[in-house]
Amino acid sequence: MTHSETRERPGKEERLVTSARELLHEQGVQCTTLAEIAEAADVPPGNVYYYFKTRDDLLRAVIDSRADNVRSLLASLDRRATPQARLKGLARAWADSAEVVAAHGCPLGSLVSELNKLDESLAKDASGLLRTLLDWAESQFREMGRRDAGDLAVTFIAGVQGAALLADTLSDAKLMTREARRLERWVESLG
Amino acid sequence: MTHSETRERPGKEERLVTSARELLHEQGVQCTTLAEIAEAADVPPGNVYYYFKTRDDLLRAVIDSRADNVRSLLASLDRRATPQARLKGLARAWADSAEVVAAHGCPLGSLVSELNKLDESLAKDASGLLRTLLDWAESQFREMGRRDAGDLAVTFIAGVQGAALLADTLSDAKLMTREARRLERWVESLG
DNA sequence: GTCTATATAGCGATAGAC
DNA sequence: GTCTATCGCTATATAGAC
Repeated sequence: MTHSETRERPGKEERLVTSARELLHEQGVQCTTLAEIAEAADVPPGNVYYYFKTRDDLLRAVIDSRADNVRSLLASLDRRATPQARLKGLARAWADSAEVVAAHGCPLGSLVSELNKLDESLAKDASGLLRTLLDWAESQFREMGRRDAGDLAVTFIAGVQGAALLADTLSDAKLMTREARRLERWVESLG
Repeated sequence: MTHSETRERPGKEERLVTSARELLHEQGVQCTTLAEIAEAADVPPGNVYYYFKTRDDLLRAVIDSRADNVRSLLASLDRRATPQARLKGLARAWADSAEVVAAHGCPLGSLVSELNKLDESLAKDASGLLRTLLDWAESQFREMGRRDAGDLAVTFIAGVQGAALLADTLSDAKLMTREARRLERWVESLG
């Protein structure tokens, strides 16, 4: 970090990651060029390589940034009193972002899905995003005294991700909110 | 069709669509080049354009081919006696292809997901694949006397698609079979 | 009708000027 | 440390030979 960054707008590296995050979500990984990312970040095109050695390095930085978001979301949910309340809060997070999900897909699911085909190494990194969610959900179900906590976590996250795919495909935000609400009721019914 | 196609292997156009189907599923839409498709179909590279005016035209042919598969699968399930048996048969179809799904994703879901980002026009065409499944499932739930047939159809197809994404991401075929079996029991419990 | 050679364009990446 | 000019590659698509 240089001396001036504390008072001005974020540094170029941070701006590149932020722009890349948004564009990858809106346009997909393969459709987004370094030139577009650089322009959105207001950084000269060829200059990207000063901050990231390769395009994949920038993609990895985006994955890390998403991972930070997931961790901080889960950390905020951990403050809730009961595992049911925590799980319902997670479902609510998707309901709250239904419009974005219907427009561009789940930021996590669509990224992972695309990388699964694109690059084995990046896919492995990105799989951690879903794994973190699954592990956290499993912990909550276990705290509820469920022996089948792992299966319940899969059902929960799969329900959210499948609904996100359908909402995106049909451009139907309400589909996402309805399914998220149903999952909240389902969690309640297990209590 | 020429005079010789009846006795020999499928014509070049058909071979191109078949090869494209497989490669698009295994490698994704964007990672698969026309040259690869042509080579797999044993057709000279530049010659693809004699059969398909553009790359998108070939992609559309693949979508149509997938749509035919979906329709014939649903037609075969329609022969079963009860809507429960039909829905369970649909879930079983994914359980039976769990290995392929864990290796390359759901052939329908991953295609639709990728096209959602890639091209609006193709995405619209491909969305029909999921729409057909949803409409058919809704009919079955309605025949079971459920007022919320549309919501149940969403839950059902979302569950399958979400599980396919997780199975692909974690390379875990058993995850797909477990979740498909759970959906079968769920359908049974609604009867 | 069938196929080859090539045009065109856009991307990631690099070398080196400032 | 910052940026520009450009290289090399690959993909779609076309023009035209056979």
